[in-house]
Amino acid sequence: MQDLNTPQREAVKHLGSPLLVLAGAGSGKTRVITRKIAYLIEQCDMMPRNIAAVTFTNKAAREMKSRVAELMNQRGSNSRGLLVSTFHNLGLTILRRDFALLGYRPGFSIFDAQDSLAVLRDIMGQDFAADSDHASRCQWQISEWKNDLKLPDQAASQAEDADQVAAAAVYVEYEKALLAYNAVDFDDLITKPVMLFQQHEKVLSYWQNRIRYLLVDEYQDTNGSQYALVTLLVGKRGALTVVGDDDQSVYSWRGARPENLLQLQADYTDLKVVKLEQNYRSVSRILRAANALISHNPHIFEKKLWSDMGEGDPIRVIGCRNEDHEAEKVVTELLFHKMKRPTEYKDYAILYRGNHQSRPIERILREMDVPYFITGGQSFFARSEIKDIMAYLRLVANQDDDNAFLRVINTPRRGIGPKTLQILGNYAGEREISLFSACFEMGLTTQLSTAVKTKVIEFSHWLVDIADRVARTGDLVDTLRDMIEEINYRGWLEEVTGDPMQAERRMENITELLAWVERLLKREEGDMKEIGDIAARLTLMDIMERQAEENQDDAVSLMTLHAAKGLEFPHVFIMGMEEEILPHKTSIEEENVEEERRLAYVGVTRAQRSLTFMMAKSRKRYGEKVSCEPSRFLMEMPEQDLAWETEKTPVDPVKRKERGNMHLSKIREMLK
DNA sequence: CATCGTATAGTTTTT
DNA sequence: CTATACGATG
Repeated sequence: MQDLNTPQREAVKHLGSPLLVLAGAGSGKTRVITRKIAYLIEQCDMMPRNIAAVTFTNKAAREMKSRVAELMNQRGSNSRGLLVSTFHNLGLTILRRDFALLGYRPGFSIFDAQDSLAVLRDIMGQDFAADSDHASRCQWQISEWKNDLKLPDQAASQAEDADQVAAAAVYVEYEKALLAYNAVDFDDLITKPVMLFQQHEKVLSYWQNRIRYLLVDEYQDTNGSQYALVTLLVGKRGALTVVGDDDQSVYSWRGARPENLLQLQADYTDLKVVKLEQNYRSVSRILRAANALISHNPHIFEKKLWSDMGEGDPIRVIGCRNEDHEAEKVVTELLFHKMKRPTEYKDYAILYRGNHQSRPIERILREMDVPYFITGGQSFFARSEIKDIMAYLRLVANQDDDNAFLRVINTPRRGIGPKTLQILGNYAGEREISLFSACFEMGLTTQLSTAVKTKVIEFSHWLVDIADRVARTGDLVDTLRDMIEEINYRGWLEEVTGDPMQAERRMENITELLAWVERLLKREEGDMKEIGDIAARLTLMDIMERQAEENQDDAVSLMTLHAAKGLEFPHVFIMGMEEEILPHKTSIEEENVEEERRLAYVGVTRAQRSLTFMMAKSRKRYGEKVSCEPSRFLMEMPEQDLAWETEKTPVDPVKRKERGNMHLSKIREMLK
């Protein structure tokens, strides 16, 4: 306890009632959560298995788990059985125990956004104008309804316009389809457990008994259904600590409700509020700028960050001609800075509002041989080879998973094309059976040639055999390996990519996937043996991110401001500090500049020692040049803390180019 | 079935 | 401008 400050200690020790910890950026919120867990176990004699800590990201969960384990190990106690997971993983755990009560069958699949969009397109194909945008709007709408715990009939009766009426009709069909496929989507991982709790007293009391203390991280990001899950789990006991910062709420467009912080006060009249205002991350100047910036937003809970980490250098504002110049400049500034100081690449982050802004920066970084790593690209599970093998895994676990079936059936090529699938689909549709089941009955149809029938039937029997082998040998990984061999997946990859090297890389990803299957099988929770559980857990994991992190030991970080939340870097550059970019155009139009301000605040508070804003005078927007104005946020920070470095006189473009190149080659030389 | 060409639409996206 | 998705064509 000695290394905690007074409010931190208060937060750790408070137990009598629900606790809200308003933790400013860099104020040690993770430390409070980990200490509190240790405190509960060591001082209050709670069993680790009766404590749950919930986060939003896998990364946060991983970090928390390891920090608790480390802390406890130091003192010779241990945290075995402690439940640290994401909301979605917790939902899956709850669902896995009692899925049957909701009508699901063993081995149910989890549909990712792509899967569910495919289902929606399928549904809408017949009754609605098949415009692809419409399907994703509908997906978004349904997701919003689920976040609000609205069932299809409620959505229909409360629909506000024609679009919503139409979407509600799709919602009905969508839910039917998911049940038929024995699948849940990501949102269901929260909403279905809530329904379980509401409908089945016994399930609720089981979990209330199991989880006797609940801690929630990044509380400002909870949405309606997550809030319901939390309050149901906590019940009347009120054994709850939530940690959050309303100033860092940047996901309202995704259903996050910062008002949940307030709601808590209404729901628990004995709510205790502790503010953490001492910042251990940034120098004073950066905090002063951050405080000034965020003070332009209205506040329910006032807080003011301070630190004793020194004053720090002025915050620079560097004006550039356009986005290419901006990219060039940020890289040269970074390299100059690195030469002047004993820093490493990993001490730097370049942050931006939209993913597309990374492009020119990446170009320059590659040109200059600067190691960088970029988050927010395609994830491991978005990779086609992983999706393929996952689809096989899902289909083995859940034969009703038509999405998996469709992905797998002609990958690699088995000569079963759209025509055959349509006939198969019609057959299955009429009888309300899965595509996979329909395969077995194909012998009866006259619509298909014997050759095609044979292929379809062969495939289905082969897959049944795979499932049998898994059951018989009990060795999932081995069987999968054989299966991948049997379908000559490597050959298929070589054929598709036309590049043996790339095929090899992709095969390595599959090897990695299998290694993860193995690891999951070995985990001590003995109930993880079922293939469906493995597939479900894998769907929620983020292997690639982890790999990227592990592989890059020294690299500049590139990411969106959203992705930067929760991280810190000694030196931060924020790109595109312009009207219509940092307060984003659509946000200005929708009069939601406050969230943009929080986003800027998140960016500013990532910086420990130095902060540099970049901006461009003009920018290509959809091929058209438009001129840009400095962001209003720059004016909202103390003038004396900002050092503007803008080019007053326009430079001749040819000269500028020459000089730019000179810059680059000079630096390149110096680096050698 | 694959490839090419044209149309279209373009914030953020923890799971 | 450029990524993507879908449709026509070979």
